[in-house]
Amino acid sequence: MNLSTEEVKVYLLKHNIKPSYHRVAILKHLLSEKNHPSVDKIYNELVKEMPTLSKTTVYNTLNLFSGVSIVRVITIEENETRYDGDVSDHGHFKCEKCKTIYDFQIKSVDFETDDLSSFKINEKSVYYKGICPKCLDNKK
Amino acid sequence: MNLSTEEVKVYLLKHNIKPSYHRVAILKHLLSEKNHPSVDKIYNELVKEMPTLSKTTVYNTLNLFSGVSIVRVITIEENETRYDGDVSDHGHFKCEKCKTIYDFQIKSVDFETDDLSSFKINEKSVYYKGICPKCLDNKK
DNA sequence: AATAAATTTGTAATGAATACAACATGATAA
DNA sequence: TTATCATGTTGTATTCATTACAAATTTATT
Repeated sequence: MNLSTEEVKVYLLKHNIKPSYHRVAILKHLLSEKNHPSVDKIYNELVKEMPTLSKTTVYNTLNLFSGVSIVRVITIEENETRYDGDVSDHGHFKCEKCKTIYDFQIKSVDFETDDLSSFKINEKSVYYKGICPKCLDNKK
Repeated sequence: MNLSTEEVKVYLLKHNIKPSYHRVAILKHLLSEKNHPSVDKIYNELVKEMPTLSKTTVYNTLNLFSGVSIVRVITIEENETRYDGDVSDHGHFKCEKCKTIYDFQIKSVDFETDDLSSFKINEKSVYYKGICPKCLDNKK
């Protein structure tokens, strides 16, 4: 998804977040980026254009965003958190070889039996791990 | 599941792991424990009975076990890894209030559409977050 | 018993994430 | 405009889970 700066601002305001320069830049980046970046990756990309950017700001901003569910926190990687600007229902597949995280569509969102009938469900995550086709080919 | 020491030994040998005293103790603990403990929790429980136990040993052993899939790694908690001796297919629900992790049955294991038809899938995880019934009651 | 191999231990190092105080920016009122 | 206050940003220090690694211990083998 590629929104204009103006659209991103409106989107943030809709969630009661002041659209500061940095916040707009970080959200725009996440919406255009498909590779589920880590804080480090986001920082290293954006610091090129915004030399004064601090890594703490990236952390603060992502926590702010995930708090109002406009970004998705992915904990499929055991050592560092990844982020996804696509908050629609979908699963994540992590290749254990090349570490790439792929999106995949899921048939239905209602996995659970009635074990959770009296639970309030706020968030659902589906994580797969294995080997992606590229790495399967390279093995041969 | 509550296996005898002898049964646990056989179970480990079946996976080509030498059943040392510590390994048997850690696996027995995980099989009897239903609360998806962290390394810290396992260590603090077992060090009571085995004063010479080192936390590094717990880490080493759990990595060994997860490598041969006799324990399940749960990364639903963002700061620390949890472990589950129950490797059957089931989902995990984490209460955002009391941090308890509940098990729940899932209807079917085949969530994915054919997006992943050429992927080799080794592991599937389903994580839910929300509020558990106990904490919902306490709010009132 | 002697030697080799595997296991365990404890400390040091790594690195992601947070705490926090100083600083900068933006909004509001006189 | 200028002063005042609130909000956002920065950078450094700290925390803490996890790993690296070498020494010490235990177990297996000749």
